[in-house]
Amino acid sequence: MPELPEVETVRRGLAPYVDGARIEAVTLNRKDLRFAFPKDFAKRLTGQTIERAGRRAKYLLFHLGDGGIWLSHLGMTGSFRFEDRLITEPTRYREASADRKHDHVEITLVHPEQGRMALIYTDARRFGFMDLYASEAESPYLAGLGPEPLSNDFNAEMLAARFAGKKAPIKAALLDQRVVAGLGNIYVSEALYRAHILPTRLAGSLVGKRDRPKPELEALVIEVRKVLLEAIDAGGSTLRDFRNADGNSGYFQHRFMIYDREGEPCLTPGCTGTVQRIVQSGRSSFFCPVCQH
DNA sequence: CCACTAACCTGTAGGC
DNA sequence: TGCCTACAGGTTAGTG
Repeated sequence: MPELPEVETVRRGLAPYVDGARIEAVTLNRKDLRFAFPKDFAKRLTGQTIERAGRRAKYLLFHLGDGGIWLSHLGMTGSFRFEDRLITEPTRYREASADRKHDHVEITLVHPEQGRMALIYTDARRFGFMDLYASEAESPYLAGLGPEPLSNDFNAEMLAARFAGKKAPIKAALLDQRVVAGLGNIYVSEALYRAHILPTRLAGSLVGKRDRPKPELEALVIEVRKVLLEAIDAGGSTLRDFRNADGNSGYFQHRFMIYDREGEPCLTPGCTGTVQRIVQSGRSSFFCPVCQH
């Protein structure tokens, strides 16, 4: 479930173990995920130090000792976990258990305080991908991204300028990573619900005279920020020990107010509505037809 | 440039 | 239990 809050939770879980760790060995169990791994991926990572686990939108960015960037996108089902073992015989481990069959990348890390551990990337659907760059500026994936929704660069004025005259539904506009980077299907539904805006509203309808944001667009910005911060907090509280956590690390089951609640009562106090589901640009949208306008 | 669809790939839930 | 369909948190390529 990796939208911005989940990726941030993964980053925070990884950081205590990978920041300052040396990459001792890298094993790829296949040549591609969504895309092929870059040439000499394992060789170029091996021997490097991870200085810091960072994040931009839904991308994990591991800053390397030589100034380079190891980029990882989790797609829909990607996750990292640690195991206290060497990866010298990964095949033997994979065969020992069926749930290892989607372990695609195995990395031995040596951390000055935490010692040696295996960092495993697993991804059933393989919509995730990894790449290596000499610098952030070099990544085409990062080049076109809009502002971070939790930064000051994301605000109602900027959205108004972008949305003026725009015919796309607000749902689609917020999913567009060039507009704002990090929102996904869940948190767009949640933010629109909280701001009482129907997902079918045209983006341009939230803009007033002289490209000024309408009050509901101001509310939307506030609710986007709030729902992301709450989700990050929930992830942080769920996250105990990333290294020793059983199962997948960093994902958490957050309580959603509207997402995936089709047919259930609206949770807005005093509202008598029932949650509806529609499909917009091929993806489910959830909303309350009574308190969203 | 814009908007929409199909595609990528595997797992799971629900109906019969 | 099996078989079938629909659907899943993301992004990109292709079409009109």
